[in-house]
Amino acid sequence: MIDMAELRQRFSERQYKLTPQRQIILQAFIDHQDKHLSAEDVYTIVRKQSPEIGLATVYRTLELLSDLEILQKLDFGDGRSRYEINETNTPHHHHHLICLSCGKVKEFEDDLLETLEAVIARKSRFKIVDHQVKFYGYCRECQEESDDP
Amino acid sequence: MIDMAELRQRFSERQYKLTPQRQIILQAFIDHQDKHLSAEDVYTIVRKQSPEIGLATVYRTLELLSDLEILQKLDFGDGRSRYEINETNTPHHHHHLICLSCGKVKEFEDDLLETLEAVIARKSRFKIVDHQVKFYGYCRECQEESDDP
DNA sequence: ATTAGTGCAAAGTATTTGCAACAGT
DNA sequence: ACTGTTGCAAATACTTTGCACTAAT
Repeated sequence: MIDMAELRQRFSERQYKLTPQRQIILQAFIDHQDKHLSAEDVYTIVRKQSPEIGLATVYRTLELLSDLEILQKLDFGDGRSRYEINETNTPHHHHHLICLSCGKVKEFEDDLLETLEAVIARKSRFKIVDHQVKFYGYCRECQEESDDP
Repeated sequence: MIDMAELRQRFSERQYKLTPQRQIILQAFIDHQDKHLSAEDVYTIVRKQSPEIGLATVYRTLELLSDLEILQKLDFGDGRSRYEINETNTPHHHHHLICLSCGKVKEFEDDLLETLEAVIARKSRFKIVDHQVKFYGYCRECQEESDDP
């Protein structure tokens, strides 16, 4: 899914370099596909291999990777930005289900939003290029817990 | 739409007081129904009538009003939280269309999301209580501008 | 040589908190 | 009196920036 050669290509097209630091940061996302990592999360992971890396570098790399649309920036309202690999190639989108009780974030595959995007584009003349959908509620586990007396 | 008597009721139920400061802050939202005000925005507006008010009070009030579900907290990714009056009573939801070029935020009325919520609830056993949907794209004006040579 | 990239420390911005004073019941 | 509320200042949390140094072409 992530092709380093193709990435290096995408970097050099815009005269960016795929430095060791940037590779290691990317690797962190590859090793944690299902997670939504914050800058601090990435910093912690990455320092295991590269203890001299700076937090500013992490922030700058995350911004760069978002600009290159390799990562997608997310916001779950916990005061920090989170990132995940942007699978633009795959046609199915996923939404995030955020549990108000335990804070966990689950993914939900769906492409009903495509329909909605089309409706909006037609009615509002807005040219939509991306969307972000968050559902807030209670996950199964937390529902079961609150059922107990 | 906003009934002060009903509000005072909702406050006192939980032994909160509808203080002058809180009323003035609420009034700011009533006077700017179509806007998405940040804490700083509210602070600026409110100081015209009440110059001695503190920014911390604004923050605390916004949090309280969100807890009481009188306001809804929004996030447009510009680094600050924004708020709008939460029209829970009205059945139609609206989504936000964020222009990537000029940054303006438009509203779009729709309730197709209800369908999606039902699907998710069934498939994932997640009990959904709220959602937030953002569409990113280019507004009509900015599209027209970029058409020009 | 030139230009991009890095680490560190400092600065910036948004938000929260501790606390003494205050207000309403 | 009691308890919630306020304003101020200080603290915190996340992120960005200035700068000298390094690495890669």
